[in-house]
Amino acid sequence: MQDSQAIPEMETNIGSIFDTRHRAKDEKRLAVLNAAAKLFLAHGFHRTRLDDIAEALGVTKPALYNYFKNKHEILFACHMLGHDMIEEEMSKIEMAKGRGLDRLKALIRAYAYIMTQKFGMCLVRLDEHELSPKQSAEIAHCRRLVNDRFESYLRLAIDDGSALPCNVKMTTFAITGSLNWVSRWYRSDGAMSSKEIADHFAESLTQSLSVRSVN
Amino acid sequence: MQDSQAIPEMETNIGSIFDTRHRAKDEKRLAVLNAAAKLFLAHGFHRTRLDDIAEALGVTKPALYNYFKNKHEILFACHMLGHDMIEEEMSKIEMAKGRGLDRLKALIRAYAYIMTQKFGMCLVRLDEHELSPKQSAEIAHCRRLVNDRFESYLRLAIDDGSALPCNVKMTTFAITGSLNWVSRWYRSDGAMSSKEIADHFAESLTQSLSVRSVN
Amino acid sequence: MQDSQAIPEMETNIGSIFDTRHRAKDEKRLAVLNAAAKLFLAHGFHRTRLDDIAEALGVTKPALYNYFKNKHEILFACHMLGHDMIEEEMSKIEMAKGRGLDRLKALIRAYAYIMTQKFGMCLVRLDEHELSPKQSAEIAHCRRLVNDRFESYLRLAIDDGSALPCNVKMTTFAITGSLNWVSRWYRSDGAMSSKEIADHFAESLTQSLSVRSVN
Amino acid sequence: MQDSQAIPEMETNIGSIFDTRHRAKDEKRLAVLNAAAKLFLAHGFHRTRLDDIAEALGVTKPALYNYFKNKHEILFACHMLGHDMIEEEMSKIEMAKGRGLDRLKALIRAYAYIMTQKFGMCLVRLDEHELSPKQSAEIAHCRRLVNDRFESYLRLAIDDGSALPCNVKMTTFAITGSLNWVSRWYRSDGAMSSKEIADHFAESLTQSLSVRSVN
DNA sequence: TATGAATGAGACTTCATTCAT
DNA sequence: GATGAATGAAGTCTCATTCAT
Repeated sequence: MQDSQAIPEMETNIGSIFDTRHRAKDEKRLAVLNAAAKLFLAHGFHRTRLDDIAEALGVTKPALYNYFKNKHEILFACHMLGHDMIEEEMSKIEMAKGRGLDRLKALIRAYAYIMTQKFGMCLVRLDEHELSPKQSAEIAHCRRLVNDRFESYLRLAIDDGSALPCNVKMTTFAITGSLNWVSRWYRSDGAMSSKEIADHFAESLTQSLSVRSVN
Repeated sequence: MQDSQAIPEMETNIGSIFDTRHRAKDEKRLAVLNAAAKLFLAHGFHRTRLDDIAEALGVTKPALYNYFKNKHEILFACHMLGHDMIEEEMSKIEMAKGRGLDRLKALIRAYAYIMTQKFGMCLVRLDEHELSPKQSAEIAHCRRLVNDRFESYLRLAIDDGSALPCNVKMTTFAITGSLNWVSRWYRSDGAMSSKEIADHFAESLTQSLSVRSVN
Repeated sequence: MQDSQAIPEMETNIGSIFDTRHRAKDEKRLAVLNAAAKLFLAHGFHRTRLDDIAEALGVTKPALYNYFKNKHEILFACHMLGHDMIEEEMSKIEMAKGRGLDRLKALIRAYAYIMTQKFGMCLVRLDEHELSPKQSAEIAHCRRLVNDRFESYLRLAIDDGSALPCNVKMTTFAITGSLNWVSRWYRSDGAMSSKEIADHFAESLTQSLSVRSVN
Repeated sequence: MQDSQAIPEMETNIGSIFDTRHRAKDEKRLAVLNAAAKLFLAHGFHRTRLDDIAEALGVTKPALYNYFKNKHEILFACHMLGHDMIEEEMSKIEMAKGRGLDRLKALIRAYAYIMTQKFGMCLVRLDEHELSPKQSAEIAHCRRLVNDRFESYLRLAIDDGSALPCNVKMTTFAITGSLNWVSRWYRSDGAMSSKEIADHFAESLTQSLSVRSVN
């Protein structure tokens, strides 16, 4: 997760991407998404006009159509970028072997971190109703995969004894709820950094799974 | 919480409310909100036209303007109804004395339950960007009050020894995250009823606060 | 003209007219027109809603329909009331015999005065395009009658030597222009009273007709 | 005034302005105003829909928003164009020195002429209540400037002996009333041309100022 | 590839008018 | 005669999208 900045932060030079005529199309696509995600998160999907996105990029509206079929595709791409981040982390964790609880902990850490990143936030905070049925279904599918991964690690942890038995579905919901909610309260200028938050949740949420009641 | 149906479910007879010309204005306002909330949750604020709401009520669009100044006021009222539910429960809990952890448990139970109810869901699932700055501020204020209540009960629990010390802010975020997330995955036809979910979270989320690590 | 208040000023008790159930219908009609004219002049025909008129009368909107078929009828009635005032004065003047110039002077005085009165102002200041073709035609007919009267008195004055020859049509336009314009600049709290203005114009506008160039 | 057609009459080719996609934006703005003014004068501001204006230009409604923020701005621009015409003439006259009465005469001539032109008519005939408070204030300011100019020339004329003493304010009102009224009765197919009307009023209205009573 | 201009479609809102009481 | 409630009919404005250059 430490290198989870697979998707680079382009804030500093979003505007300049379009300056040079000859740039990889993908690079420009990404610049659009960065600008769009930021605006979507700040003002919502509907209150963000294509003009706003274009302006943020120093381009005019129709130029965007060279990179995306329509506004909804941009929204979808934001979602997918968020999921790509998650999936990348998930496959890393999947490859690193270990006890169930350790893997769950790693997943929590990675996921929490992503929830502090623009595209991760998009997954939770943007209005899903704007996606087409097909897109919606794809996103739902992704979500389910992630949820399943949480569940399977938790089950694994219970099986290998690294966690105490519990209602897996509900516990997973509790954990993912806590994590998704990060995207709602995290502030980059807050008391804790992304990494600290991630570490904190990795610890605290797994600890409660491996403990015994006092009283 | 057992009687938290302060706001009655009118699904069964929404349509009929507007049948009779003379009827308590408040009753009709509520019928509008019930219809609106349901549609907002199902299709999002923007994809719900006033015509849709009117149609659901067996009325024409302009009739809605007898009850609300504009579409955004409807959205705001939905939010406020959700908050009213929370506040009502909070004041009940505040009056019933008890250990910190018990009060926190009661709050969790009540809040989780509300998250399975239409207007409670509105608080989490509807696009807040559609509110006016003033409305937005009011909602934010309400949210903060609730958050503060969670924190204060947790602090109380730690102080009176019913809970182990912890990072109060983060733990509160974890708890409220789990609870708010309920509004996203709850299905009325799911395996667990609202009440069961509420009870489950009341137990599991407080248990982890009063326990000692095994290993 | 001193008794030209044929149409009484009801400002002081407009609201009270509707208090008593049993009042002559005409009296109430007039109260509506008084309120309407005042509002029309203040905010224009379109920006005045029937609700505004009703409110000014302490009644509700549908009540107005007992007195007028629709909003345009109210406007038309305001116009007609203005014309009634003019016609009443015109017939008085017609009966009082005298030199052409004297009769013209009397007409100017009367007309100028009416232009400082609510219903007189309506003739000049309200948007005529809101009238139906039929109503419009009737108003135009009235206007023409008035214009003709001005012209005929002027012609008479030239014929009987009380005025010097001139382009009758243009001179009439000049005079009626000056007079109609009064309705645009007159302020009841201005330096000159209605009567003073009327007297002044009666003198000054006729004087210029009976004079000889100096140089 | 002889070249007061600073604002060209585009009637003949209004429709064609929008034929070619690329054309000076100002030119199109003006075409919009020409079409709008004509319709406003013919049917009133309210009865003229944006669709009507667009149709007159061979464009669709939203296209108009490329040139004006909203319908009221169009109205305001019509007013301003009228005032621009007046101001241009006023500054020409101001520069040409001469006796007070001569300057007044020139002003009358110019103003009367403008009152026969579309945008001049707008100043008198369109419903001023549709302007925003700010716009209204600006127009009022302009009007006052013009009125002041009339007054100052008249005062000058009295001072330099080219006119006889009189009540300046009232006389100015009389003159401007006569002139403004032109916009109400002038017909382009009438007996007198714009120029003839202007010349006539320039003579007749000033003559009466410099004469002595016969009787 | 990028743009200025134009458009189609739609949504909110307003309000005169009517209806049932 | 008066009212509360509802409606039909518009009209303005917005904006994603397309076209022509």
